[in-house]
Amino acid sequence: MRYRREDVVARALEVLDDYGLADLTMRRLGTELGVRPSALYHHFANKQSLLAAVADEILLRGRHEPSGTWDVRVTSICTDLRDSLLAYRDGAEVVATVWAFGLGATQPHDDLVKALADGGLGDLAPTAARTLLHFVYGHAVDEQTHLQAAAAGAIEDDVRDTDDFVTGLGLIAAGISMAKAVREASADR
Amino acid sequence: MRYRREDVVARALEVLDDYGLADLTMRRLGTELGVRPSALYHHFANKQSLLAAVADEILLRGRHEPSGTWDVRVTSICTDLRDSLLAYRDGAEVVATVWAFGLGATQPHDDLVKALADGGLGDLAPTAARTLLHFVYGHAVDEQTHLQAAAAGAIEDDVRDTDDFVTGLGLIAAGISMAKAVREASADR
DNA sequence: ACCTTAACCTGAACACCGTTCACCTGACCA
DNA sequence: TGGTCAGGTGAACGGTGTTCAGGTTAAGGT
Repeated sequence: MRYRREDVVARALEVLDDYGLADLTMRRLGTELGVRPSALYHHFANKQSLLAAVADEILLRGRHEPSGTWDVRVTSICTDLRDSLLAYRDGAEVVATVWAFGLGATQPHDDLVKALADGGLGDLAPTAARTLLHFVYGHAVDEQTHLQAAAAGAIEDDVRDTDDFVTGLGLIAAGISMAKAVREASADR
Repeated sequence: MRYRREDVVARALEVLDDYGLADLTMRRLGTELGVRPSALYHHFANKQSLLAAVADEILLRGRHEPSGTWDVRVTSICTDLRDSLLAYRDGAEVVATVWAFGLGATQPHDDLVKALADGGLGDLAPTAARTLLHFVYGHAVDEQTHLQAAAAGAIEDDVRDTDDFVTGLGLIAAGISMAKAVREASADR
């Protein structure tokens, strides 16, 4: 059996979802494909590149084209992103890491900056976009970690409100619209 | 030479600051102490426990007792935390990871929840605290990653505003005071 | 002063990990 | 028919965290 790059990515995503990031090793993935680990280096320069491709695939599969007014777009980009991250085991950690290292996963950031710029946030848009991203990534990693810890029986079920994410997101969104108001008030001095 | 737990932590912190998290291995730390790696397992059950102790030490060294009105307390907890994280190489990643896995580094969270509760945020305090933490950790990890990438010559200097952190923090703080206002308005219905 | 106890450490191994490199194989195309 | 090249092999290299039976040393009570 011979594989193409995308076949390897798809298989890696399955291994990730079934066994978790710690078990997504080059050897394990090779075995899963019936291939020696060294064969994978024909498709990817190193493991980081593989993970970057996996992260992009996760985002691609859950992507919805943003639409609507800028503020509902910002909200839906964030909630869709969260859904994408939680759709696969350790998805949040993979995407957050790839993004942090600047190896990919730029789509959500680009979408957010665009929506915020359309909203008239001006040069505040990049900062606001990163603030939102840090929240979404942090919250999703947190939730996924606790979810797995609970599944492993390490800790008792978390009684945290299920709409904790929405509440936190609302907090930041409120701050953003306030900043927008201040910006516009100082514009017509 | 024989060591106590705290000696090992102190040495680990030096290795971390000098060579980075990737080079903070049990073997490396053992060599630095003139001891076999297996000796370290007399002081710590595993590497994660070691890192948890290191994280707590980082926070302890940079800690300022919070004081003042609740809102300036919230701000100073966050900026002090950021300073602590950036005071050691890879400090942000270490502390954020330890916190995410629930192995320690709970001090900032506890301080924030207390300050927010004093501010009358009620049952919104835990959510607000985590939102702030996600931002601080995310921002610090981000900054530290780019800092090292720039130092290694991988990318050009980042022209991002130095007060990007303050701006982002202000965004969330504004959202929190707005939520507080809404809460109090609905209280006297 | 002796002896026990517990803390600390050694040495060697185990089972993994990512990565490299010279070489082989089979399909496709000129 | 022969060349090219994407894809894969096999073996190795240097590293990782961790375990464990046993040795050593400092401290403290009798």
